[in-house]
Amino acid sequence: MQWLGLDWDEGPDIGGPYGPYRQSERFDLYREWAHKLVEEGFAYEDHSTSEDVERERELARSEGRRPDHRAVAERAARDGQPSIRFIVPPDRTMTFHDEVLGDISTDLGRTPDFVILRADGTPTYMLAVTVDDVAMEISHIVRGNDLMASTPRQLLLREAMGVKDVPVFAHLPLIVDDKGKPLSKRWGDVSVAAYRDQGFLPEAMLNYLALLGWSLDDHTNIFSMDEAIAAFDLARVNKNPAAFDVTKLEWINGHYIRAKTPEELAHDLVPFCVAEGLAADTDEGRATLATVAPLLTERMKRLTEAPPMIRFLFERPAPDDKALKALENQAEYLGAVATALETIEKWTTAEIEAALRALAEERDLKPKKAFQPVRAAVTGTLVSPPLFESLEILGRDETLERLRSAI
RNA sequence: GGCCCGGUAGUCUAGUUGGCCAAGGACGCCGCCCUCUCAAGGCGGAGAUCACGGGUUCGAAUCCCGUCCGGGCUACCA
Repeated sequence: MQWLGLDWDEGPDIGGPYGPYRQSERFDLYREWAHKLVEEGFAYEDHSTSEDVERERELARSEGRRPDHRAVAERAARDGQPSIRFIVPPDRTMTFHDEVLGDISTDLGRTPDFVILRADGTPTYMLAVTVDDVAMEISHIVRGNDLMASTPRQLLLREAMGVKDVPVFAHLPLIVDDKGKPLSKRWGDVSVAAYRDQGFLPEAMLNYLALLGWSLDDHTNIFSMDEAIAAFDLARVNKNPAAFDVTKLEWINGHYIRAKTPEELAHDLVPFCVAEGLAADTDEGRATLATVAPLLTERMKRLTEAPPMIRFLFERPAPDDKALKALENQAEYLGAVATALETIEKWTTAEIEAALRALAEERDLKPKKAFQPVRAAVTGTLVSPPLFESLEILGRDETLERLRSAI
């Protein structure tokens, strides 16, 4: 979250007026509430074993009724620590308003009594979250749609706790994979850090994520966090799940990469180059990065694409297969190229280009025919940043040496 | 099984009060242009019976009913 530039006003790390913020430090509070609810008749102690509960559930399903956990509890043996189960009144319909889904009604006649405190004294999600929401005076509950079905039970708990006011609820659509299965932090490849390591920019990530389930208007794709905040409205959030599409994320990422200054890009690239073994974290390396950055900016969708493109600036490349092929029978020509470059007055892109084009003209070579062998000799590949600029950055001596060693 | 929610092109979406939608934008895809490669950029194109079937209406993606499909909940998971 910090990488994304998202921050929070209260929390275990920075404190705040409603602490403690770690559930394990609030266990006493949960236990107090659970016992209070028992005393007031909203819940009961349950000594049933999990087998008892399981059996009742099966039976209830086969009979088409809701499980009667209370009846089972009354028959259960009395030894051991009990769990505490909350009583769900069967003859009610719970209705609440959701900012994104609208009005939702649930017939509680189908909702079984549920455990709020486990036999080991720890609270279930249902109790903990409700106690916390009340104690911390939470005004807006915005969460994933997967938690929507738990809302009526939480509302019931609030009532039993004697809380009159109801927070604003908003259930956001889930993000799903390309097969439509919900992404989950429990099964997933999905931690933001993974995207950072894959070469995505935080601003691109934020922009893309905002587009999942929401849109600024009918045509804007690129916007800053500030613009999103200014325009955001829960009522315009979509109800249906959205598939995570890395390809579109890449397009957005490319956009933000292009928007960077060479200095910024060079800075961002350092760790990725170092990870690939390039000596980028030195004064010389950083200077090299700063000079190539302008050539890279419009050729990248992810920062991880940079190292392979600029490796030739840091070390002598071993030509790949295609480069090797392009170098066949080019010895004489490459020699002429070297000679032409040798006599250039100033080693600049413009002069390098002029010299190479003149040579191509003289030999009646199409540009592609003329330049690809040079590219292969110098960069070891057929795909690289623009050639003349690359040669300028590489320097005359190194360029000439590579040309000659390719002969 | 029961309860709840959802369903516009491969994908993200516009569409909230029915007519301006024989459905708009974007990613991706295809083609052309530019061009030293790859990109970026420009231009153009294909791609949606608005899940399906009924109904209401002069008129429905938008309202109603049913069906199908997907997901969530139905846990002493969260």
